[in-house]
This record gives sequence, structure tokens and C-alpha cells, in this order.
Amino acid sequence: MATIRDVARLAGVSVATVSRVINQKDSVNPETAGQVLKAVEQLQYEPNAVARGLAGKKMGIIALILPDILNPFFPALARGVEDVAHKKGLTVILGNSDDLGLKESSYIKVLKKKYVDGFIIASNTIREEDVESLRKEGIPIVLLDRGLNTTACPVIRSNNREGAKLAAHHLLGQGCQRIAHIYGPQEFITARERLLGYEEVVQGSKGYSPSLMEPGHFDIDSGRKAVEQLFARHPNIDGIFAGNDLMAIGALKALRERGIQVPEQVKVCGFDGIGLTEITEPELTTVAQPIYEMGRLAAQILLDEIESGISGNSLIELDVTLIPRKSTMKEES
Amino acid sequence: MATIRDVARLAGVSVATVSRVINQKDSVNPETAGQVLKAVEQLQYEPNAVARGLAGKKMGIIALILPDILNPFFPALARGVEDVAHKKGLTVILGNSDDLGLKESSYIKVLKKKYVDGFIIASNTIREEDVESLRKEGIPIVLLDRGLNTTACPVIRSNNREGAKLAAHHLLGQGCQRIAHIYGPQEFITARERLLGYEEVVQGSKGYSPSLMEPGHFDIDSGRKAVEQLFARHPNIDGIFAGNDLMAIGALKALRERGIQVPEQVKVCGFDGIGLTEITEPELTTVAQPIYEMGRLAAQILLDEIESGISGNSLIELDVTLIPRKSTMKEES
DNA sequence: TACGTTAATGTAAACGGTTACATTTATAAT
DNA sequence: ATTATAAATGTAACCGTTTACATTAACGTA
Repeated sequence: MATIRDVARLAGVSVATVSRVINQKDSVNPETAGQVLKAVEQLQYEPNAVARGLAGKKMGIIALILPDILNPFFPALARGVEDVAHKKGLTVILGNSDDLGLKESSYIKVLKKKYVDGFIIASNTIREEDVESLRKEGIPIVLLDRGLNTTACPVIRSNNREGAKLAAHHLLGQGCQRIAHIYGPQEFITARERLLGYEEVVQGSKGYSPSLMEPGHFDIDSGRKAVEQLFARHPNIDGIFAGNDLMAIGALKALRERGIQVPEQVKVCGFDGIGLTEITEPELTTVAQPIYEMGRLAAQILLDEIESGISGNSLIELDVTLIPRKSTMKEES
Repeated sequence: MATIRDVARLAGVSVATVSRVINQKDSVNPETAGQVLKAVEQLQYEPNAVARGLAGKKMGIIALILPDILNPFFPALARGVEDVAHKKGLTVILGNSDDLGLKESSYIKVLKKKYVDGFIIASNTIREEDVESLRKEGIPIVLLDRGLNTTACPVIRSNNREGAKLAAHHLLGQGCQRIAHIYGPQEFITARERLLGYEEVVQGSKGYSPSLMEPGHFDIDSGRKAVEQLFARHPNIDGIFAGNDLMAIGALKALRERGIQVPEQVKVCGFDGIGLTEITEPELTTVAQPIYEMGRLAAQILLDEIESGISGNSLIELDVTLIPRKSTMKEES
């Protein structure tokens, strides 16, 4: 591999001049620039990213830390991030945190040493101190979902409360009287908001009871188990709003096992809008988050901060969309 | 951030000595080492990865290039790679190639400049020349699936032919007489092998006809369309072996639309063993590849090559497992 | 004519490590 | 006692850029 010195030598100029024409900085005589470019061409010179990184403290890498790429919610997010990064010539380092604060901290520590340009963290367990320390060092960071009190950096999330209300209203509109809610871990702000939205809508209705709410862990199995619990208490449930799609799928499975017809006897609505919802039987009604778009947006905001050096702290709540499908269909009357 | 020179100063030794104790290279007096370690501790010194990278031409990063993380096959692969990498203190850069040779080449070019330690490429379109050029520069690379003639580097894949035979035999065993096959793009070696395995088993049987084979693109929609084609030609098909799970899911959908019962009238078997197969109705019989394990193995082999500097060219074919589920269940007699 | 500006370029010091080579001292072998 | 060998450490070059600062030449202006 040719180095900048090789180019300088061949073009008969100093390395500084070569650097200038490569980066289009400062003024350089067009004629000289021509020589340099010719030499670059001739030697097939490509600047070394690591040397650049060392000098400039930026490796052209953005770090994406998420709980688990195996969770079907995250691939779309990752793809959104990667697509905009790639368009701008940056690459993406992927880290799975398993929602372990410690693992996140350790990633941050390691990646800081690699001079990543910035962080996108999709996490519910990220620690304030970590965010602070990054800010202090001038490393941009964008958060997904988290960040209630954090005014320290941009936060992107969906409008979870509105989404939950959408779901609850939809179920009511489809004729449900006793709507249960399987809620996610309450340390996740998303899960809390969805629960609140549900309560807000359902509280007034006649069938309401706090015992219609059952916790789950945002995975298929806990959705299934929650249904067992719920039906033990309330055999007459006719609608289920699950805090996410995975739990809704679990619910679907449990209902089928019990021989309960969906949507005839019980209607089910999920949350997230992951691809899986299209392949269940019946297809699953869900409140779709613009997942890919969230990834794109996070990356765009991050790149803006990286380029401008200005750090914002906006809280962006994206709109969600109810996608009605067979699992909540009202029988034709 | 403290630098190695700060540590050297505080410990009253030269930077070389500090480097030695940090990297446990060469011999250094235990007492001196103690001083250094104390200084390291006191200054909270952490070696800068970029400077290291520049000096050693290795950034502690492995590049994982795959077609599309949105394809449900790949997250498990990525997770396998990442888990191994993380355990060894390396990080993973993720690139989506969309099976575009050009995008792959461009990634390789960019990442070489970033001194990644090695590449894991899951691709059907990777070009020989790219592999060659990496080898020539001593950058380890491990391929997934591809690499028929390529003896130039390790290749990991599943035993696709055996898997297909497993599937075909299973369908025969379940009483199918006319087994169709929806095969994937023939430029993919995996798809070719699966087709061959299918033919090998089915060729002799009475119901066999070349028109029982229909192409697809490894996605849900093409699976659905293939079923339309197949049933137009052969209304009496009673078994379908899809070249991958996505097409099998499409087939399931198409069959349901036509009012054909699975497994009573037609049995369906997929290939890959992605998570989706557990949530279809009926649950999908599939030939499972050890996807996560493939990722792990690829990473392990790559790391071995990185550490040892020795480059192998083994071809590893992992065993697949037939997972019988409801979609191929024989009615109780 | 002398001088402040600006454009064009070069020099060399960062950036923060690793490592080949040199030097000194202690130890073992002859 | 002498010399070869190994252990412990230091010096400085090197990895390949960027960039602050210095230098020179050309130009417009008072």
C-alpha cells in the first residue's frame, strides 16, 4: 500500500500538500493539485483510516449497542442505522448488551478506546453516568427509548402511550368488553407507557378490573403463561392487548391450546409491528412502530452531531400506526 | 486520558518498559513491573486501541459481511460471531451486502483501510479476486456457504445435500407420494445442493416428475407463488419440500388460501430452522442448520488464524437436523 | 519605495503506541 | 581471570496521517 509520502515524493511536493489536496483544505495551486492527483491515481493511493483516526480521534465508526440482535425488533433498527452510516461512508460496530448495564459499560469503555465517532444505544439499562461521561468527552450519543430525565442527549422513541390507547380503542371498537393487558417489565419506560395508555382508555369502561393486567417479559413464553393466569381469573376475557408482539404471539399460542378461537371468542392485539405478525395464524393486529425509520433517524441525528460538533438534547416521539388484521376482526354482521 | 508516556514518567521508567509489562512481552524485573502497574492503576491508564492498531496493523475488529440482517437467518449467525468475538475482547463491524458483489468489494476495501483483523463473509456473491487479494495481504478470511473451488480459505457450511435427503425421506416416510420442491436461486450453492439431494431421493419413486420442481427466491412471497404454479400443474401434490423456511412459510400461506389442509392434504417441510418455524400454524417441520453454531465456529476459526498467523483452507460441513413438527404429521391411524 | 496581505508550500511536531537495536549488568562456563 | 550469554532496560525509529507554524513569493496600496 502506498503511503502519503510515496505520493508526495512522486508528485514532488510535501506530505502537507498532499494532505491538503486529499482533504480539500486550505488553498493549493490547481496545477500542483493536478500533479498530486495524478500521483494518487498512479499509486492507487488510499489514505489509511487508522492513521487518520489516530490524528483526528475519529475512526469513521459508529457504535450501535442494542440488547440482542436475536430479538426480532432489532434487525430493522440495525439496518436503518447501517444504511445511513454506509451512505455517509461510515461503518457500524454492533454490540449485544443483553440489557446488562455492565456489558454496556464495558462496550462503551472498549469502543471509546477505538475512537468511535459516536454511539447509538438502544437500551433500557444504560446508566446515566455512562451518558454523562461520553458527553463530557465530547463523544456524541443518541438514545433509543430510554431517557426520561436525561436531557443530556437526543432521545428517540415511539409514542408508546398513544399507541396503547390506539390499541385499546381499537379493541373496544371491535366489540370487546373485557380487555386484558399483558404488560412488559416495568423498569422499561416503553412498557410503563403502554400500560398507562391502556389504563387510561379502559379504566372508565364497565368491564374494567386491575386483575385484568398481567406481567410478562416481552417474550413469547411469558405471553403464553400470562394468558393462563388471566383466564384462570377471568374466563370471560374477550380481548387481549399485549405489550409487545412476542407476548401477543405467545398469547395466540396459549389460546389455540385452550381451543379458544381468535378472533371470534377473543381478539388479540400486539405492539411493535415486527415481521412475525404477518405470518401468524390469524395474522396479528399490531401497533406498528417505524422501527427501520427509528434507526435511520438515530443515525442521522448522530451524524449531524458528529459533523457539526453541536450536541442537542431533543426528545423525539415518533408516531405509531395501528395495523388492523385478522386477529381482531369483528365477525361480519 | 493518560498516555503510556505519562505512565513511564510516573513509574520512572521508559515507555518501552511500560509497553513490556502491559503486553507481558520480553522479560522485565518483577519489582519494576510492580512500579509500572502501580502507575497504571494510579493514572487509570488504558492503552489506546487506535495507536496500537496503527503500530500493529490490527484494530481488534472483525468484519462480518452478510447479505441482510433483516433476513431472519442472519441474526443468529451474527450473534454467534459476536459472542465469540466479545469473549476475546474483539468487536464486530457489521455490513449488509444485499448480495451485491460490488457492495461487498466496497466494504472490503473500506475495512482493509481500517485494519480489521479479519473477515467473515456470508455471501453467495463474493468474488474470488476479493478473497485472493485478502489472502495475499495476509488478512484472514472465513467464508460461509460459498467456496466450491476456493481452496484459498476456510469455508463453513451445512451439509445441505444430506439435509435435503433427510427432508425428502421424511416426507416419503410420512406417506407422501408426489413431493414437490421449491428450489432457491441456483447461483447459490446451498440451493443447488438441496435440489440435488431432493432429486437423489425422489428420482426413483413413482410419483417423480421434473415438473414438480419450481424455482423461488428464498423469500416468503416467491414460496407462495411457487405453490400456485405447482398446483396448476399438479393438483395432486401431497408434499412440499421448500428450499428454505421462508419459502415454506409462503407455501403454507398459499395452501391456506386455497383451503388445502396442512398436514392432512399436503405436508410441508422447510430448511434452515429459523425461529419463525415455531410460530406458524401448523408449526413447520424443518431441516435445522446450527446457525448460531456456524457463527461461533466461523469466529473461532478466524480468531485462530488471526492469533496464529497460519491460514488454513479447511472445508467444514456441519450436520443438520430434521425437526419434525405438525406440518408433516401423519394422521393417527 | 516600503509594507501589510494573501496565496502556496514546506517543516516538523503531534497523535499514542510497538519494537529493533543498543547498552549495561549479572551469571555461568572455560 | 576471561569471555560468552542472558536478563533488564533505554533510545529512537516507525506506523501514516493531520496541522500549527514558518517561509517565500506575489500583489495591492500608501
